[in-house]
Amino acid sequence: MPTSTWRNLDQQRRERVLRAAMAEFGRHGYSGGSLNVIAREAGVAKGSLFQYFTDKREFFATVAQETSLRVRAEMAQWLAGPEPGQPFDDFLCDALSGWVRYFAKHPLERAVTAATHLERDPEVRAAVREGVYRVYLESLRPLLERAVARGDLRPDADLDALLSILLLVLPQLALAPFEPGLDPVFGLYGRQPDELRAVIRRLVTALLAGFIAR
Amino acid sequence: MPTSTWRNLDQQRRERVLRAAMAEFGRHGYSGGSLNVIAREAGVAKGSLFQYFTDKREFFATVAQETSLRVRAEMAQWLAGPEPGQPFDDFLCDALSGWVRYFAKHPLERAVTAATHLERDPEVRAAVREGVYRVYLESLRPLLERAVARGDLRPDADLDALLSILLLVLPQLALAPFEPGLDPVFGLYGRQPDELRAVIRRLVTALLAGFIAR
DNA sequence: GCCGAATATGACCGGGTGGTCACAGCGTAC
DNA sequence: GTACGCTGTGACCACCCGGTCATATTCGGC
Repeated sequence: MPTSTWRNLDQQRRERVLRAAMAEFGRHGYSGGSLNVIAREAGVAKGSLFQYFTDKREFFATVAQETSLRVRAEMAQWLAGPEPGQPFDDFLCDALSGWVRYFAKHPLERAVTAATHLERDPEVRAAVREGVYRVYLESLRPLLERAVARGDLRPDADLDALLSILLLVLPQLALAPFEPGLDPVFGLYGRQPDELRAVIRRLVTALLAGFIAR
Repeated sequence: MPTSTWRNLDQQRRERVLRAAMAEFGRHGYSGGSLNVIAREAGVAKGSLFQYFTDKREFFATVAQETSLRVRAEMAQWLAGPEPGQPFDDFLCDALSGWVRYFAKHPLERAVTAATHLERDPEVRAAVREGVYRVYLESLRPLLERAVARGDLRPDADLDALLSILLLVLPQLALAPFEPGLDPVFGLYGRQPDELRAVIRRLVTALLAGFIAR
């Protein structure tokens, strides 16, 4: 969707623009993000942005997609499923802890994730989330299906219900420890890693209670 | 927090301002909502808004809290808990179905709920959600505690974990059937009431599996 | 060295923003 | 009847927005 000028752009320049855009859209979301600020931070004229993308929305969509690709690449290690002999709930705790740790270490990707999940404009949100959800579901559903086949989860488990709740919990865990006002029950904001792990264990226990094979 | 002028305001005028604000903030969220538009729609001078509230943020916070109070008032019938002899999962299905039906009938309250839950600015979000969450938690936690006392839920149930997930599911059910791009698993957007009920049943079954007393 | 195409630039445009303030209108007390 | 205090008003302020475009700069082929 971006112009050929963007695709052929000098690597360093493209990375500067991308990082500035992730930071600005991450801070203020799509509609609140300022192209003036992005151009200034990237050390680039505003007019250049309109030679790379036809308009602001395409620019944001590109930034969001690029970000989701980076996240998926980094989480690939967990998508294989539990190691042989590892209980499924232990595995899920590990994976979610890794998930939280990733976003702790990558504030830029976390901010863009927040912007993606907190977008108000229905069209923008639908367009941007579509790609993100496809990436998650393509990985998560097979993971759960393999768990059923292996006997880790009950054969009659309602995987859609579990997936549905997981898709709510994942962004919550990615954001709540680092942004205020998201979790009034556990108060995840600003918690230490070991405290987060304890909460994750409680959530996983509650979540999987009806799914783990006995 | 609003000024005494607002509290003493003529009933009709206050309601006009409130409805216009709910519609505008509902459409475009806090930062995107225009005070000019609200004033015009309410048939009121913009200057008047600043005699009722000190600034835009206080205005939005008041609108959000007032909305949550109306929602809770409407849901009061469910907050008493299950009727004698009614299984707890049946009760929760009924309550959530009522919840969805309420937002189907009240697009203004639904839009404000969306704006509240999709706000990007951390300070605004924290301030606004604080009031909203307090309203919900004040009702939900006692409801679950009574369920434990009555023997509907297991005595060792992790109520915080359940509450935490419930606070994710509630806005999801309030919004996903009516706004696109929120539910990629069940595809709730645009579904009929009976289909929604079936999904709710599946979610409740999965959610309560580890909590219902046997 | 030179030319044409591609790219970079930033002043500029129309329009919208939250917030202010000098003034108008009105009801009431005396 | 008039002075006063509260409320309503909208033109106005400084500022910022996404997007444009004439011009400057760069670069590859010859």
